[in-house]
Amino acid sequence: MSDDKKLTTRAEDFSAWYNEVVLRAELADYSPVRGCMVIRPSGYGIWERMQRALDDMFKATGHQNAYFPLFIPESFLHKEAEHVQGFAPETAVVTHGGGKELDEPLVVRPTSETIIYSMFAKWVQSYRDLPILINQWANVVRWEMRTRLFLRTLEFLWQEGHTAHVTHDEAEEEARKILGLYSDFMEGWMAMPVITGQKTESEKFAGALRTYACEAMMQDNRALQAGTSHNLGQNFAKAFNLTFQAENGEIAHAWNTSWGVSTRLVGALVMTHGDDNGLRIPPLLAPTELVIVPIWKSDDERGRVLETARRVYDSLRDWERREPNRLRVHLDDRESMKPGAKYYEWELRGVPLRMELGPRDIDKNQCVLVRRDTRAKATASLDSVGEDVETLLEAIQDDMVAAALDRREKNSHRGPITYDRFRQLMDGEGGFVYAGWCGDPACETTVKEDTKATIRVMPDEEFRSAEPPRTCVRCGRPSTTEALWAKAY
RNA sequence: CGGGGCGUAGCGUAGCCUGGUAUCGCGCCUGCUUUGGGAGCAGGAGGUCACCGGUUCAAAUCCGGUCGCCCCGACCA
Repeated sequence: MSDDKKLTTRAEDFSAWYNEVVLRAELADYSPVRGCMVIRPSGYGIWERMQRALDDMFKATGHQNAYFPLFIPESFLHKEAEHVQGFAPETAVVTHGGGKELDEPLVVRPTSETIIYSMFAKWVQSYRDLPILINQWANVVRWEMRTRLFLRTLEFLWQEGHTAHVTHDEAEEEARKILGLYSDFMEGWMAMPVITGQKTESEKFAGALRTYACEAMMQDNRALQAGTSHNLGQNFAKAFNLTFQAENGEIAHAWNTSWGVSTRLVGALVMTHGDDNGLRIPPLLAPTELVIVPIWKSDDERGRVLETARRVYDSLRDWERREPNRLRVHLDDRESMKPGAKYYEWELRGVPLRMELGPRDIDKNQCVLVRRDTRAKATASLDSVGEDVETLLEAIQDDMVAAALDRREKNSHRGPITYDRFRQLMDGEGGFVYAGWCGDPACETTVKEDTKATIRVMPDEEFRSAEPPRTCVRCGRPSTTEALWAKAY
């Protein structure tokens, strides 16, 4: 990079752009351990806001937080056949403790179904003990071959919900409810619209009956799985003797669900909203919503401007209209940097709204407000700037989701499509293709080999095409289901 | 694990082919002048050239090995 002030552009190299934004916006950094990353305060601040929003949603739907151990007896993983097949190859295993070899190796959890359902089995006797609705915020480890900041690291942070129910239908309702909750969060808070639907057999969670997922489109037109919700059926209940006595006296196995989103969402945020100047954080998730940049020339002016800036800062921070969640405002009073340099820095960091305040503004009792998403400038009276800030932040949040939706739809393809055209798309611009599928896993595999595209989901009704596809995009046989095809992360 | 690239100051780099005092930019420190879109000038600090071994009077440079990182594939939140 000849000009190391400028980012590589998305068009030049999307992958390089992504890495640069994450590093230079100080969201994360590489660690001394291969494949592991350090989440820095700017990145963790976003995750904390995500956590808070999601946690409130979980609590509002009756879930409680708990915490289960990091270590899982190796034998637990083997109790559910598909589960061990799916996860065993990518586990980290502890063989020694306190200088001695362990009798039974401990697996560092790649996910916690086994240990959690073993405990549920201990706690449940009667149908009256159900449902159990548990969530935990935790770290998990999966020994991936290839890693990328936030998108795939050996260790990552997530939440995993685990529930147990009396009936299949109740578990199904729970899995679906959470999928909807995730979708609402991603659209409402992250300004990232998603397609929801069911995964095919080949893509479903190891050990699940059915997997539902939220799929988002990144700016390089690839799909990112942003969250999953599984109906586990009775598979784990049977493996861990999670039984209860029903109302009629019979012993039955419980029905489970599990569901999770991870710090991958921070990466999704970058790839959904970032531009060639850096990050753009939707206001609801921004650790700082508004940054005030004072401008002065002489010492005399500096005193005057800073005094006003501090007054504005105090009044906005304590603004009662924003109780109980105070406006997250920062005053950048660093003296060694020119205003322009500060603008670039805050734009890189993605702060949604900037206030410029100089002598000329103060003379007119006004300030300049600049949106990060559009870089549009507007003046506002200092007497009522709170209202303007509030209005703009809401507009930014709304416009960001609208822009993301618009981008996704522009790069989505519906209607009859030949396999040649499909291959051409996947080879070039990419995007989401809604096309028919005969239901044969062989076609799925062939398409993947030919194009690297996979069925992301069999979309839910609201996302399906008005005219259902008639034939399988690969083989031409009658379509049994509409599928969303795309290259994925 | 296969293919490619790369390890030189906090970051980014030149030098390596053809061995001989460590290059430049950003950042950092001090001072002065600056501050409405990435400040200027002057002075200054900062390096076991990834590691180990070999060749040589002499190695960042040549040879052998090791480790690590990034990118592209096969696997995945």
